[in-house]
Amino acid sequence: MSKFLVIDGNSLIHRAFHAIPPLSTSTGLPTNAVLGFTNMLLKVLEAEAPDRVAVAFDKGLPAFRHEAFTGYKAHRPATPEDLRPQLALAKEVLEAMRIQIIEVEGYEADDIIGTLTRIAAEKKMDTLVLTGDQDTLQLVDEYNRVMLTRKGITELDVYDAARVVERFGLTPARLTDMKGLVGDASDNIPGVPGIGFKTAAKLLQTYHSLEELLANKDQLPLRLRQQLEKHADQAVLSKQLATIERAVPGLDEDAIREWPGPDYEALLKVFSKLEFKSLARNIAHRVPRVGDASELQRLCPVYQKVVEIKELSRVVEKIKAAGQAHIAFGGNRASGLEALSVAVEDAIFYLPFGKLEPEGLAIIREMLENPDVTKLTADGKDAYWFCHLRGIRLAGLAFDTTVAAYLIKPGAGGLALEDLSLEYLHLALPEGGEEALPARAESIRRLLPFLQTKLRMLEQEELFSEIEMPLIAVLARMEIVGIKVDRKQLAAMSEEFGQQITRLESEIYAMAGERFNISSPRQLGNILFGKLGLPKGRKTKTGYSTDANVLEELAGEHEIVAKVLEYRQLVKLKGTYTDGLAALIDPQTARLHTTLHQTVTATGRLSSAEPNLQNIPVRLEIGRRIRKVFVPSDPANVLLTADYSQIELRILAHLSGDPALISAFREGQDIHTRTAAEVFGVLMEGVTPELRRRAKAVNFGIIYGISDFGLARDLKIPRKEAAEYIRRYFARLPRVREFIESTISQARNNGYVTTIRNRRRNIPELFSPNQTVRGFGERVATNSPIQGSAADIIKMAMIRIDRRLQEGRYKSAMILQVHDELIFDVPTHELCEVAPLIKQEMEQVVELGVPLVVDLKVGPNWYDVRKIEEVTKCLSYQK
DNA sequence: AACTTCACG
DNA sequence: ACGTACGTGAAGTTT
Repeated sequence: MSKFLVIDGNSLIHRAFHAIPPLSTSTGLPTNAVLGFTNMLLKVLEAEAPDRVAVAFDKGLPAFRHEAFTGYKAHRPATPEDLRPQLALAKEVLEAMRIQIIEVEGYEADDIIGTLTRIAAEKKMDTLVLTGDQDTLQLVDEYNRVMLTRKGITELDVYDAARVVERFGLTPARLTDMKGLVGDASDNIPGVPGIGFKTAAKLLQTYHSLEELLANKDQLPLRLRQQLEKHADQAVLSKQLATIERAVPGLDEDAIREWPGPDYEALLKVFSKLEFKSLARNIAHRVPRVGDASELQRLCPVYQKVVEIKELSRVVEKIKAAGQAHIAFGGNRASGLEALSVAVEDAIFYLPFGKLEPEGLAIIREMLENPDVTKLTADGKDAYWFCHLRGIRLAGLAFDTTVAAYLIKPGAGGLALEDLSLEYLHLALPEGGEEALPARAESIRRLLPFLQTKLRMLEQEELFSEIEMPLIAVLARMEIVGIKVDRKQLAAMSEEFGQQITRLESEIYAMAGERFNISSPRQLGNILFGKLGLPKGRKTKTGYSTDANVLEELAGEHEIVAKVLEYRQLVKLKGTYTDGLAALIDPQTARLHTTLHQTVTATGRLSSAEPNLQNIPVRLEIGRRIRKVFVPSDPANVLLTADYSQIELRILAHLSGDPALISAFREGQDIHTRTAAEVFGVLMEGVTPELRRRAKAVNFGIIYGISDFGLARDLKIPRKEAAEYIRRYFARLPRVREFIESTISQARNNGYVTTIRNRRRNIPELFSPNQTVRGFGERVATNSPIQGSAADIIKMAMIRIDRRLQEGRYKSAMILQVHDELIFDVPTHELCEVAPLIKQEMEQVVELGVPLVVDLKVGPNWYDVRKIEEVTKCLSYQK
């Protein structure tokens, strides 16, 4: 038995547009409606498995309705600007799905649907209509059911005749009579004034149809009768307007064709274009693959599996002769390198380690450690780890697809080789099996020219090969060295926090008069704002906010509030830090080995995960104590920290060329005090701590892309006052304002901003029709060159310091980066050499219009670090 | 998976 | 009239 699915394309895409928050591709093409449309289409196709499918669209003006009544749909707002281009995109998706699109000049989608369902019913075919338009329910009958979208697009209601009766008290066929009486404001259908849903339903239950009702209007109460008499023509016309046409010309059973299923290759291209990454991934395995003979044969017929030592030697010779190889590394961070696949010249080799050990390993090792053999990789940092776990020190990393793709489009994700193959090659990778690794090697080879050309076009070759590529091995070594933690002390702190939490819990329950989950914002809100009647503050999407800002306001209202704040703080410390860190101590090395992500952030910063060691508490004393557990790897060592002083404001001084900022830094003044003096019109000596605090907030605000609203909220002052601070700041530092304005205007012209080393961030938000989104784009344009240039600088310093520590054969190790700070594990006897080395490299790494200043601190753990003043003499530190 | 909260620069 | 400081990652709750 055939099953026919017919979809109202216009209705569905409008629904999707309003249900899905604005989305766009990196080039600014809006895609939210197509995404919602596609998701829903795929969901219904899977759930209903129809064998015939069609999608109807409106085309031209619905002529016969306009002729009948010129006001029809007159009040409809024009299609939003962001939606219009998406109709064509949805049609592209449908074409790739090989689903037929049906449009008839002068008819709306629902008329086409009405006609098709009539034809299908004549063939006794089961039909399902998918739409967001309730009026379509009039088409429901014994063969035809209608699925309506409900709240957004995530849920569907399926209506058969019984369900319609249950919901409206009328059979489907009578719904048009209802509309004739009630009208529809949204379509500008008038109906009969004074008759609403309730009255109409009652009347139609007795008289069945509008015509019958009009014929018997004498039996009605006077007022009703008068209304009907007066508006009878209008009611008949309204019914006519609401009635879906079921005989659109030119449609016949040929329109109800069998669906051949998607053209996955075409679909993948469309999804890549729209940057629908997870949809692309989901269908990827259905597309012809790199590993398939048909695809690989063109460049490289087959890969050769290498199991003999002799053969292996020949392969390695070939690699050395070529001087470079595309290498896919197989393995994981637990057991290390397991296999290699190498694409060299025209050939691809597969080298499984199991068959080649141990002599084979030695041969491969020599090649991998040889820096003159250039390695072209994907995820080179993982490769470094895999090799390390086999005792191999990988060298010669020269091109990495992940890093290259990141520079081209930072912060967007989708950098896995699978994603890049889809995006740039329109090819999917096989998911498992032996051919997976050779396919990866081949994919790297094919991607390389694309990525290289892009880097050249963006003038990022230097950033790539002088900063990001050398950084890979530096980061890998930092991760591998790891950081020692005092496990016992960590456990003791956890225990201490646990006891405090238990105590606070019972105190809070006692004050609340009941037990509840304090960690649930919803339950907490119910207690505070409901039971205890405290004043409600900001709203969130799901209820009233209970964040620290709100609670601090309420602290005077009820003693429970302070307890909750303290509870939150301790739960955070215990959960995320003491217990969270303990769980991630490597049993092999007894250290923490964070992952330093090089290709995550939109600005060029690193990020740290599992564990995140870039957010260890420091601002409040109780949390800061956590730093005591971070200790040197050896009792004979110390921890050394080196942080850039005010690096972002120095970069602002450099980029803007503002004389006040520049002189402040050249003269070594306290920058917040200087800003306070400028903004508040006092002498530096007259700046009180409070004024300095405010000026500091202004300085931060400038870097973040200031707004009076944000500054007012941060300082808890009236917005007017914040606006005045900003006005005075720009009056005294006019070049800063000029810098911000010219940066934003360049960003509008180019669509992107850049850093001092030509790192780039695209800002499609600047072109949004939405003012809020555009404002965000402007702040991003202001902040990214500053934050990103700081990232450039510390990355360059890391490379240089790593090089010097290697060349000098120091035992000292760089173990962490926290955006403007580097942390080292240093043997005490090296301190006097290494500390000045680090300071000098960091301060001299670039020449800006202002000096860079680095502060050094040393100590027996990360908490007890003390400033070294006389670093060159190295006097001040005694253990 | 989304949301809220909170730790850092 | 609305809603906004920039960049991250982790934990816990709720859906």
